[in-house]
Amino acid sequence: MKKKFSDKQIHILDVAEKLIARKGFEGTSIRDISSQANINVAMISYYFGSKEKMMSYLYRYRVQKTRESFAEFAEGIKDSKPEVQMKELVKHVVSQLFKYNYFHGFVTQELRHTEHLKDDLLDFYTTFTANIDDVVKKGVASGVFTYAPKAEDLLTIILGSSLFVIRNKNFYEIYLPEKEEDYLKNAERKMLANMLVAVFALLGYKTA
Amino acid sequence: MKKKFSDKQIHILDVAEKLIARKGFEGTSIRDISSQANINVAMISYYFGSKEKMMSYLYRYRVQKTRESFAEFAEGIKDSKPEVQMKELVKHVVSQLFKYNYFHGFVTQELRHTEHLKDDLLDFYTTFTANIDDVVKKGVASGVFTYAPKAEDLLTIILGSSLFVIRNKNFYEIYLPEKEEDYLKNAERKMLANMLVAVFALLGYKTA
Amino acid sequence: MKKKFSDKQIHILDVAEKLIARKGFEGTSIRDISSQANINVAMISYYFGSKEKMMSYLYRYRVQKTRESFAEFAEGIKDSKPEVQMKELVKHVVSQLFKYNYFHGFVTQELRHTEHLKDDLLDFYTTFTANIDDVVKKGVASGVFTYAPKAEDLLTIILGSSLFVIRNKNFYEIYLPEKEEDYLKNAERKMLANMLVAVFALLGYKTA
Amino acid sequence: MKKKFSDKQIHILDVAEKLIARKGFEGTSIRDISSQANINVAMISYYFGSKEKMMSYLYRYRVQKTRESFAEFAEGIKDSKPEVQMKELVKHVVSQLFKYNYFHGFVTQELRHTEHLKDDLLDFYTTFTANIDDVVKKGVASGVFTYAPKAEDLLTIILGSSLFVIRNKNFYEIYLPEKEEDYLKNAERKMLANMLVAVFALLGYKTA
DNA sequence: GATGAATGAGTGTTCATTCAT
DNA sequence: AATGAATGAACACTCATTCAT
Repeated sequence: MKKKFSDKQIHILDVAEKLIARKGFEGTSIRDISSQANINVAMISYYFGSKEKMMSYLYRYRVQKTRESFAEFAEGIKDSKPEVQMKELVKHVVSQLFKYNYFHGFVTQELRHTEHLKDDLLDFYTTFTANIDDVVKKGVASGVFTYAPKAEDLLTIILGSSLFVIRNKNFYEIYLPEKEEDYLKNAERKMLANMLVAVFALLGYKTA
Repeated sequence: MKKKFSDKQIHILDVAEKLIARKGFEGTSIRDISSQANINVAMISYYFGSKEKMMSYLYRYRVQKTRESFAEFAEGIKDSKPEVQMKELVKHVVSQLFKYNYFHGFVTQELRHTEHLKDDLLDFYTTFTANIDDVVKKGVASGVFTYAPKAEDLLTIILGSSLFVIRNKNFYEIYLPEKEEDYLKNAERKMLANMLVAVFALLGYKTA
Repeated sequence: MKKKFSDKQIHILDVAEKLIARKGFEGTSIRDISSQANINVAMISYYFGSKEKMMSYLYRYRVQKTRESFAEFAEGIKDSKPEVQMKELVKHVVSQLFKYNYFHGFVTQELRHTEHLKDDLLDFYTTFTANIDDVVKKGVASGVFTYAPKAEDLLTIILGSSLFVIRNKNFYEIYLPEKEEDYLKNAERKMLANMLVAVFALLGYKTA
Repeated sequence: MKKKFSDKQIHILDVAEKLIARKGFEGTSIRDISSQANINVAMISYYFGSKEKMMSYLYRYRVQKTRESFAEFAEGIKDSKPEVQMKELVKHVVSQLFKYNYFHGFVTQELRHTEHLKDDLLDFYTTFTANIDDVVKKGVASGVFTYAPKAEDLLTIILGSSLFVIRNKNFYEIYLPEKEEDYLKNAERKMLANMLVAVFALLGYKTA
């Protein structure tokens, strides 16, 4: 959290993130990263200690960014009505997932490289579910929501479904209107609609 | 479909499947596999031609098994009422996912090793969604379901959420009643409940 | 010399000879040989003991054949005049070299596989040079040859030049009239002419 | 021509050259080379990219050296009489062949590793034959030579015979005066005499 | 602070050979 | 007599990392 990265380090992390998300951690060599980032092979060990440690920093870096982004978002909707808040929340989460799909693609893998990062990530998840819970409770209290599903269940559906769609192009593109265009863009649209319907159905949202 | 495997080959595939699901394809060496399976390193190349080809056979083998299992299941419930069919279907899918989690864990990874297997898998998905569609339509026709969500949207939620839960132990176990016990068993129970509620909410199932 | 080979063994040797001459001893695997010869991989070890021993047998087999062929040839010209004998001899040697180029291609490599074959080969060479010597002496005695070059020097030139041409297509084809046709055929013609001129020049042959 | 090698690289090439000439390309493992050269196995790939590419560099390196050596030699005799030039030329070529016999031993093998080197080598051969042609023509013009054999035929005899002698110790040593001593040294002496006689016989040199 | 050279460990694969049948 | 299954050793090569500068 406190660790500040230099521009070069951030550049390396950016490059590494994309490559790792595409080819996997083991499938990405530090030579791939260093040549793509136009730096010396030794730099990664030099800057981060090792490839594994670089992975840790990468997690931390992106988790931190995600938290900041979410905090800012939460601030922006704090005065809205619960149903609006929920809608925006779903939209925000889905759009972030699709935007940083390469990152989230490997966050969900077993966190074996990241003993101490786990806390950071779980901390974030906790903040996240707490926030959802608040919105749900407010909605139920105000009568716009009928049911109060658990935040972790809602989150599981949103995150799981989005990641599934991101990763399973072969399957999901069959059901998209125009296959030739950018897959992720089309997929996100259909995905978001699905999620909104599902979440509001689970909340028993009274439209009228 | 035609290819028959010997017991030894199946043993190797089983071992490989578990390791690959845990550590990834690149992260799993053929020496890992061969020592775990108590066979000679050369056997993998000998039996399957190469590590990559072994991966192909692994896919085929498991997809075939999954298809057979599903066909049998579908036959067993063909005379039930739509709401029962749907409930059983969700239960079947979730239980299969958790049972063969190590397999499904890597099915969703980019299918780069499997040019011609893609067809097999998509073929299966198509059968699958067609089956769901039938149940939904019958339910709507008979009046027990209010809405007719797309089969692929339902499937996305079920598969995505389940895989997410399987993969994100660190996150999901926080919300489980007894953490120390077998994670997957507990997770599956909570997960299934969540899915049933979500699916039936989306269908607008009339309880009374 | 005494060892008799079965038809199958001879078939294997024939196949092996061609492959080894083309790709080298180390470059030719027993799998190459066995698949080309439509036999089981184990057959080579089974029949010959090992790949190396097969090589020995191969040498012996071809040397023996070559000796037989030469003996027959020598018999056929024994009543001719020295200059005719010499001409025929050069023609015979060159044609044999080009015919069995794949064999002679590796005979000239270091004979490390063939401890006891060496004797066979040297024995043959001795017979060979003795034969040449006879012709030379007869020619000098009868006055058609002026000089009496050593048989081993003549032989060195004939064998060395022929093998060089066989092996150095890239170089020699530059000087051939029609490059597109069968290289060896063209090369042999030019080669033979060169050898005849050279040998008779060394002998100081009096044309008139 | 442009590529400069470090001392270590040259050391590796020297070691590789000797081993390859003795045991063939396939028969020489990079472990052989690296242990002989007291370097790490990985160095060969590191320095040259691969074993095959090392082979290419080896060719280039030696061909370049040979060309330079020949250019220097040609300069040194440019003012001599044709018969002296020819004699020196034969001596130069034979001595070079015997000196770098391990190299020339594999140059004459099929150039399958060296697509673009072929040009270098052929270029050299062309220069070479052109030079021989000049000497022959001058000699014929000045009347010391009677015939004008083709340069490639002379070259074939010189190169072929020398390489044959280098490679066929078992055969040629029979005819050497003192067998126990250094074979190549003795062989070269006899060889050179043979070549000089042969070449001048072909040229119809008038001793006067 | 930064890097090119170098390394040992590890990769997937192919090899000639053995052995039970 | 013949062979399919299996194996240990060796193969070329890539890896992340270290170290002298």
